[in-house]
Amino acid sequence: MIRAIKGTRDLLPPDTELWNRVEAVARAVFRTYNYGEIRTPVFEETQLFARGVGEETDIVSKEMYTFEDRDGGSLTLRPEATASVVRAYIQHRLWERPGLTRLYYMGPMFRRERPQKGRYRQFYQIGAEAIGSESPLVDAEMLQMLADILEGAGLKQYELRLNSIGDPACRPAYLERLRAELGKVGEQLCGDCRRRAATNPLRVLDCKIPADQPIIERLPRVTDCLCAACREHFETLQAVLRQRGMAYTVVPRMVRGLDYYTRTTFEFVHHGLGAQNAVLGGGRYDGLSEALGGPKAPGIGFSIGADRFVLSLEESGVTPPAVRPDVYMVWLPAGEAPAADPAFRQADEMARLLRAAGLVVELPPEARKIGRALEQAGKLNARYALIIGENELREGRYQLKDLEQREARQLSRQELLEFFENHKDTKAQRHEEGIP
RNA sequence: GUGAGAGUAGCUCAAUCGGUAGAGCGCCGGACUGUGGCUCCGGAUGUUGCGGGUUCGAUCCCCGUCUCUCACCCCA
Repeated sequence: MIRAIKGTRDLLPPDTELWNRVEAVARAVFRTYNYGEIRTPVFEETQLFARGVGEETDIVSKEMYTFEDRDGGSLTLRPEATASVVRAYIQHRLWERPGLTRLYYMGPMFRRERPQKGRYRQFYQIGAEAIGSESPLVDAEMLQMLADILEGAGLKQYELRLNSIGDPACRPAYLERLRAELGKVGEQLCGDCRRRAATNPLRVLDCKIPADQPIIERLPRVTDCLCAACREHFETLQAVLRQRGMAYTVVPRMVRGLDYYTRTTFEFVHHGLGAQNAVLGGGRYDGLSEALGGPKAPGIGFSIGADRFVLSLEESGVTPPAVRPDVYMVWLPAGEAPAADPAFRQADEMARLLRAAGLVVELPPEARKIGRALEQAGKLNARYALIIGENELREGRYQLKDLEQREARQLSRQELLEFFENHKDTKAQRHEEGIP
């Protein structure tokens, strides 16, 4: 049997209902903040990610799906979307359009990691980028937008973690200091940390080994080593959040894995996700455009791990309403071939009219005895059954059976359409439940 | 890439101290010649993940491999 390859999966109904809801909520919120959708290719020149994400990151050095094209070029399935969005920003000279560039995207990303809870090789991200301003007010607005999305989808109990990791003016000095301090305590740390101290000292801060914690606590904090400009930027952001009454925790030890981040970084975590507890992550990338050969274009963005978001919602008990047919068509054949059978022809015609009126109609492709047919209708949780058989054809009125009230009425075609016009409860219900 | 646990019907699981598998749900049909989620009866579906070894004989023991799950690493 051919199976979906490792780390990929099929999303099936009814689960996809929740996915659709999440995406619908996100789109609706993006619209209110005046973000427009961008769709970029799922594969790009390998160089884009090498230069954008960073040659030394784990993503680029060991997790990309890279392959040679027939003409010899090196292509890569996108491991994230920010590099592509900034590439498009440069390619199409989007800075020449009026106002701040605000773009959102959603779609699959690819990283070859060992799968685990909330982590897949093909996973989905819903993200946005605001490019063209370094104002902390943009950062603050983006965090507000995120809260709107999480809450709009029904997520409770999340936590916003915030940090500032400085810029090219102050981070090198901080790293220097950190290295020096790590040199002094080197022998007391775990093996992983000693390795990190040399390769990527920031990662030491992220260590989870209990024995290392007291040592790490005494290391210098990024937030204490920011230059004046970065410090002011971070303080302004926090002032707006406080003014707004938005809860957050400054976590100076929070480190992000992409090289392009500067200043503000953040993540929203949800407990119940296991080890991968970040539902989303993001931050500022003031130097990315220039690193990709574009103009100076400070920006900030985030990415929601849709798979994890859906998981968190499930953990929070959020379940979308089950999709159910409004009308199940029961047709009782007179024994002729379906195309010629008058019952089928009437059922087919009625189904068309009811669908045109916006109803969900199930027309079974095989005729069954009435008992079986109603049993099916019941199992599918249909609201009504419309019965068309010999008697109905003779009298020109169909039997509409309310499967919840267990009552039936005989209605002509016209009366049926009027009935559903006046009883929009099933349709109305769907609209209230937030599916646009 | 490393470690641990698990793979038996579409789903959830049982079983054999080694003697080639069952239940519930679901699916299909009948009882029921036009009135439902019930009941009863019947039916289909498994090379017991795959490959090898031990054995008269392996779903069970051993080795390998694949996949899944969780964790490390890393990240969304």
